[in-house]
Amino acid sequence: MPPGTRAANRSELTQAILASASVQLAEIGPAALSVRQIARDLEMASSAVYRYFPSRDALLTALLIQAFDDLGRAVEEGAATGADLRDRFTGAAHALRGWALAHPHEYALTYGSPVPGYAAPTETVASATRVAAVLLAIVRDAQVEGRPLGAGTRQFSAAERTAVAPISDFVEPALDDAHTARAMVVWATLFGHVSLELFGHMNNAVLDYKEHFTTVIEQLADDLGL
Amino acid sequence: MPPGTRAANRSELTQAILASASVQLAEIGPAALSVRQIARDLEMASSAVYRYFPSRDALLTALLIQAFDDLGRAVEEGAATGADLRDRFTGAAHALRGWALAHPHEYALTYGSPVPGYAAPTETVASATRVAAVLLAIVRDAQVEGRPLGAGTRQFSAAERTAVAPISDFVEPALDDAHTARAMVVWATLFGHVSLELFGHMNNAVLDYKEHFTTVIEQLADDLGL
DNA sequence: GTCTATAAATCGATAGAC
DNA sequence: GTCTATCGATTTATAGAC
Repeated sequence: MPPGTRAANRSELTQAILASASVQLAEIGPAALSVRQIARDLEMASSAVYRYFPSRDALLTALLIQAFDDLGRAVEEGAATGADLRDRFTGAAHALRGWALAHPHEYALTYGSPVPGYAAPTETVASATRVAAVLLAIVRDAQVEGRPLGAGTRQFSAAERTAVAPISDFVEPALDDAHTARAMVVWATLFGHVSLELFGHMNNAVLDYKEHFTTVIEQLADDLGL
Repeated sequence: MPPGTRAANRSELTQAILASASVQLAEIGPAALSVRQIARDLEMASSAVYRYFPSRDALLTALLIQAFDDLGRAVEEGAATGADLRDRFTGAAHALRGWALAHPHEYALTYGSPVPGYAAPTETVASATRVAAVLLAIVRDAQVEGRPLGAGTRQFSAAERTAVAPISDFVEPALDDAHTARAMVVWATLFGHVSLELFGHMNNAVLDYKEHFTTVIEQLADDLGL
């Protein structure tokens, strides 16, 4: 390819770089993501890539935001298919697990170990919050409907109430103690289950992951009173 | 140091290599673990390290087993400090979180994203199982004591009963459906919470992690009827 | 069992021509 | 905005002397 031929469409090439980076992410992981390898894939000079992403970290950030948004969209859509609160919850939960299984490396990038030497910048926060927003909205709606929780809940200490105030206040009207506590357990359980499954810690312990996940989220829905 | 001086104690040098590897693990992560860097730290030739560990992967396996055993021992000790079942549970849970906070990179190695290109061999299984064994023994004892669960539980489908049979049957006497279901939720919640906290997903959402973790595990203990 | 030397690669980032 | 060329490093693993 003669020099200068490529310039046709900047955003097209930006997407091609990201696509190649995604492939690498799957093959060698985020820590080994290589600008030069991307350049080889796309048959361009490594220095040219730097015109699109000023550094390797900027590329990682773009991948991270893309993954968070893709997951957020999937979970939002999963919740939207539900006719009632319970279906919204189970729809969101299955969408979370389904996306993670379909995109294991993107899941590892977002919810797995931090990449050594890389700190996610604040531009990622908006995308990272989308899943929690879906779950909290469902719990908020359950509270507004006045459904009784299906499991006992603790009285919060003043310290605990302060500690999780940002969660309670994330939605309007704010969550009461009991719903906040259940929401936090649900949050941790869902990601805990998906991580344990995806990272191989349920091998030989659970024989049918989908069946088991379904049971777990039905039970969480019961606990939430959905 | 003149050649050949070092041979004094093989197991001592093996330990020194592992210690240096641990430092690297913390600084650059498991994916970038470098045999040569270890050799530089210990002021020995890189080729000499291969007399102790035949490959980089063997070194990773040793680190992984060490981490699982260290965590397993910590959780076993945390459980042992408890006078009753509830204290055994909260002791184990706090020990899990405490160890993870004290050894974030070892936690990432064991429960974070898989290391690209590395598959843990079966020799790691025995060490990896210790934490689950502690938790399941507590739930088994609760069942044996006949304590009522503090939250409603689902009837298992036949498929679900089969899916989690290895868990139910891990202890003697085997767990019934309700205790198995609660044990699985507890397992996922504990690791989910620790991972979300340690990997930074609770930033700006939870302001006091220890207070919140305490609330969560007290609630899990309630649900278990402890 | 430690050493030197080596093979055959890899990398991020930049300078400067066009 | 793409290129070539370069800097100054890095790596796993092996061969063979001692």
